[in-house]
Amino acid sequence: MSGLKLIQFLSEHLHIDEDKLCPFFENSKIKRLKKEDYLLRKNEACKHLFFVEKGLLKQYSIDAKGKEHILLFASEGWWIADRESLYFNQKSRYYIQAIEDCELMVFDTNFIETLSHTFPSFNQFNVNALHKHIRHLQIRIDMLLSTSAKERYLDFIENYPNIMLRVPQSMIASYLGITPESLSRIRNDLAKKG
Amino acid sequence: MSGLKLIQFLSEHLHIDEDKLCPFFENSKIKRLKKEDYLLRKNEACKHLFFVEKGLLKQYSIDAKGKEHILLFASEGWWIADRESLYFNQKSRYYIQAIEDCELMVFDTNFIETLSHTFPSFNQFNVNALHKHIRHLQIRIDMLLSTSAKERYLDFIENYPNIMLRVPQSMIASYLGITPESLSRIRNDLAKKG
DNA sequence: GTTATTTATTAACATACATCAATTTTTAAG
DNA sequence: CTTAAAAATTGATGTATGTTAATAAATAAC
Repeated sequence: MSGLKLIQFLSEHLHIDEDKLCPFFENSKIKRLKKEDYLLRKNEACKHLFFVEKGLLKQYSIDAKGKEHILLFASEGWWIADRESLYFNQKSRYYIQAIEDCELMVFDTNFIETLSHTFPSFNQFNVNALHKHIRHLQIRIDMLLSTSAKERYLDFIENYPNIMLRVPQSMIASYLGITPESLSRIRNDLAKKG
Repeated sequence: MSGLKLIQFLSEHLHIDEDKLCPFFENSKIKRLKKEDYLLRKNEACKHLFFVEKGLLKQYSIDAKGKEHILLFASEGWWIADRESLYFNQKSRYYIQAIEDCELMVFDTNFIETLSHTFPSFNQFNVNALHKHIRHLQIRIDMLLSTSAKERYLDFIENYPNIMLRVPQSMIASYLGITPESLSRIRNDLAKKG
């Protein structure tokens, strides 16, 4: 066995033996990042699709006042790229940066097509993953429109308990769309009132 | 020619003659909705994918206080469905309702696969559409995290001038995540200060 | 272990937006 | 055209969250 999470992940989801998948990844490149290294910066072109084998990254924008807004955390088992840049040949609006030391599998744009050729179920799997991503983004928009910061925080704890433990509170505040000070008050509040 | 926007739309994007596409849609059903009719209600299962030939719809949630939050407007040339419900067999979290009288083309879940079989480029087209949707949702999240209501309103005017003219102000407020009163004040403000 | 640096907390105050209620304007119905 | 209903505006007031700044706690560096 290869020891790659990606192969395990694909094997599981596509119901294909790891042995049959391995040859496809023999020449795949692994990119290693140190904590705080950038995978992508604003205005750069995103040339690859990455699979997170190890570590944790954040995708974020920086607004006119220099404030950081986290759109996404990506940990083991997640795909990450700026798809806008990757598939529409545009400069990225976002930064992608390592929060921990990372190991990423690196793929070209055509990777999905190539793999779909050999394993037709991979195409459907990929489409499915896109639908899941859309669902996730929709729910997030709905929460931003309809709930208070406190509710969003409670939701975050419930859905991403592992990320909670791995990132500083200020980043969670950024993800929730509030300041670190506000999050601190919310936590204080919850600690008192239960 | 069929007169269907969908065929024109696909012909254009897939570079396939309308004549070759027509046979595929001869038996397609058209669903007509009157203004304020529901296409889908919360907790129902979404069984179809719809293409908007005519009219305008909104996809929205209702929060604990009974307040409506619009996630999406869909007008001519847009696809609409609750994909969470359609592809993951779950009850919908959202309502989809006609804002104007509508004509919708109705498709089963397998429509995309079927069409991809005959026109392989359709699969790539569909994947591309999903990427565009993801881009759109990401940008909206970024705006909700990083900009004021006034900025979001100005952005909306710029990007959806036609929808501006077709829906009451209160729905735009809902889409922007603010109350109608706040939007009214923002407009008043902009009228004064330029 | 001590010091320096980063991160989180707390307080005082400011602001954007919400709420409630009254009024005006617009649209629809008879 | 007149009246009724819906939508938009405006004012007074409330609240959640932001800002600035100081302090405390946690983490990293030496």
